[in-house]
Amino acid sequence: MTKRVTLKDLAKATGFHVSTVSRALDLNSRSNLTEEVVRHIREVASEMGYRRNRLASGLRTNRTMTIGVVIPDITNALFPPIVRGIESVLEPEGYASIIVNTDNVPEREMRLVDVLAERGVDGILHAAPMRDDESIVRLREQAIPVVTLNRRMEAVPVPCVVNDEARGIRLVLEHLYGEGHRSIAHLAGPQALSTGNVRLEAFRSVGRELGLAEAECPTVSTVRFDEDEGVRCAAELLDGGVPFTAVLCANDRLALGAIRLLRERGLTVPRNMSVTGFNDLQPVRLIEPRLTTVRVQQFEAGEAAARILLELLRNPEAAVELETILPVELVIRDSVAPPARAASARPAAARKPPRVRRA
Amino acid sequence: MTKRVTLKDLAKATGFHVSTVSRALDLNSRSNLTEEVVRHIREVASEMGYRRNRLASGLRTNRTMTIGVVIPDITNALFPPIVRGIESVLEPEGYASIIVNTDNVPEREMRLVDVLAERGVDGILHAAPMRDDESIVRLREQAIPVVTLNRRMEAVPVPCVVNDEARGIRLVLEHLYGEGHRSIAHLAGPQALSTGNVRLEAFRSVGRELGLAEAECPTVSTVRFDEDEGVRCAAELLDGGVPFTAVLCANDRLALGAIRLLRERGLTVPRNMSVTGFNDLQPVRLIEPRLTTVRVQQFEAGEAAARILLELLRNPEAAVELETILPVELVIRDSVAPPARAASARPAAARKPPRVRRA
DNA sequence: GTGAAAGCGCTAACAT
DNA sequence: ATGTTAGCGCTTTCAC
Repeated sequence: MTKRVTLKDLAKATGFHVSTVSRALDLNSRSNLTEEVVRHIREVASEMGYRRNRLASGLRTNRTMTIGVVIPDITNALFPPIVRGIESVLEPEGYASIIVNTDNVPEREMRLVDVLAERGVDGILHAAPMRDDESIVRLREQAIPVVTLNRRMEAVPVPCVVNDEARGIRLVLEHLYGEGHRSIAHLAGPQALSTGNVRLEAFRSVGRELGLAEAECPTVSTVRFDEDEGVRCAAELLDGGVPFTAVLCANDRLALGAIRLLRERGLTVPRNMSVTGFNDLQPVRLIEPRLTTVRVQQFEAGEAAARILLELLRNPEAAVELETILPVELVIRDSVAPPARAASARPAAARKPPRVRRA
Repeated sequence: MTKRVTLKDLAKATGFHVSTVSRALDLNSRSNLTEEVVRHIREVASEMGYRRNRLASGLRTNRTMTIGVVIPDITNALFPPIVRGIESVLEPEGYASIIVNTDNVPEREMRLVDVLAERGVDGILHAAPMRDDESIVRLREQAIPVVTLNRRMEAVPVPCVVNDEARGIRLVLEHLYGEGHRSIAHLAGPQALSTGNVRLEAFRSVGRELGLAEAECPTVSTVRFDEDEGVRCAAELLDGGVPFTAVLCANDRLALGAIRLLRERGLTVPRNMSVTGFNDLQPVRLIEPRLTTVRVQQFEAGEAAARILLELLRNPEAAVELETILPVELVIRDSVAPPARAASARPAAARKPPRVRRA
């Protein structure tokens, strides 16, 4: 129940002026104080249990040593490692983070970004931007540095740290092709998100390059990146009338949903249908059939983005990397096998143009 | 790049005094201002994009509308739902949360609690207390309200929200007993944590109640609640010389580790050995063999603790529930089967006293 | 019903 | 090398 110790208290206790005390406690301020005095003041401070009031100092200096972390949903296994990666570089520098979950709802995001701005965060690490994100534009108007990670914005040049999505899709699509698949469906992610969009584009362009017939590679875009959407849209693909032997899913959770639906329909993965994911989420690694997927660097993405933000914090004009692309890696496990019957052997009559939905 | 709008700016723009503007913007202050004036000021405020500076107001009022959330590790699937539960009650009330990860390292926890205190959090939700936690004692000295959840402290009366651990252990042990097991090992959690400790105590007392011979129910305490420790200590149990037909694990992650080790040793779950968990972590539900475990309420624990803290924030003298015990539920799945051969049929010569390790 | 003024705890420009 | 002073943006007591 002790009242909090302030600089004034330390001043009284040591006989020095508050400003002297302030200087003595300031690590980097190379204000010329006697070693002697500094030591003494620090000693008393720690004895009395002094802890700097960051509100007051922040009010004065305009730096709160607090940053905002915007994510879609901490419950999604993709994000906790990212958060720890961020923390691993920011915490040693004295920063704390306020984490908010947007659930990918723009109005919510807008409100939460205000919550952060009100609290004077020095910068924001944004892992939940929409391709076209109003709130980030507003942030820049307020001169709050932002770095996006995991996803990127378009048009506005905000530094971002992303995975090499295109290469990931290429690796997995080439792998499927190599196993003999020629009719491959794509369970695409939300098109309002760069991850969903870029992966779909890559699927199309790599498909063309491999000479896959677009009419034999149906795609459906989901509304969310989750299991339920995986179930729903996998059903849509199966019912679409275009036969295929493999489903390339835009992420692991969609793949999990797809596998669940396939099982319900009596199909076995990979015997009757090959399925691939994206992200290589840690908990998914333990599930059968072990998913062939693309590993992305979660912790490292957090680290990289935090480092860039740190640079920007030190110098807002710093010429930071505008686009950091993290390498990805194909992880081959058990959810892909050669097609039972080559799709091209099917009667042409069964073919219809693919149904494409945009979110 | 616009400078931030302050009350002073609004005062200038509306022709009123800052204090009037402040009052007009204060929701609950029923200071008698003309409806007219209030409306006008609010209008201008929103037009000019005013956002209250919480540093300044916090400095004045000693309330930051920010709370600290202390967890062991956000990467552990137990905690994200708890965090969302907390958020679900605090966010509508205008609170933001600073989340810190202690990794169950006391020095780290101590430092992080300081990080929170420096930033003037109004209260702390602590999901990572040690049974004997210094940092929480310090917090109380500073008159910062604390509610623990998931785990509890001993001795000091800090309000806590916990699961009905004892009942969970009872349910699962009775279930094993009912399936015919008489020689049951316990892979106990860290004894420095209430969860580890209470579950072990319950295991012993329910075991006695059921008439299980202690010499036939070996226990080992792990150092952490994770898979690697599950592997390590399951090996220790198997090599301990006391035969058993089931392993009751103190949580799901230990159970996962135990299952992995059993598999390595050529044992099949549940044919050769039954295994149970605790928590019913969402990602574990998808893993084979589907784990028989105890479901705890994660989101609800977060909610409950946040509500109690809220009460304390409104009135530090409020007579809040000191101990909220959330009900648990046995979830029977596929990791338990009757023992292949009754343990009691084994030669008594093979029996040695159990090896018990305390963390 | 509105204005004036003080001050939360700190830092930094300016004195000495 | 240390002290003085002003003020960050806000709330709140007191005055009118």
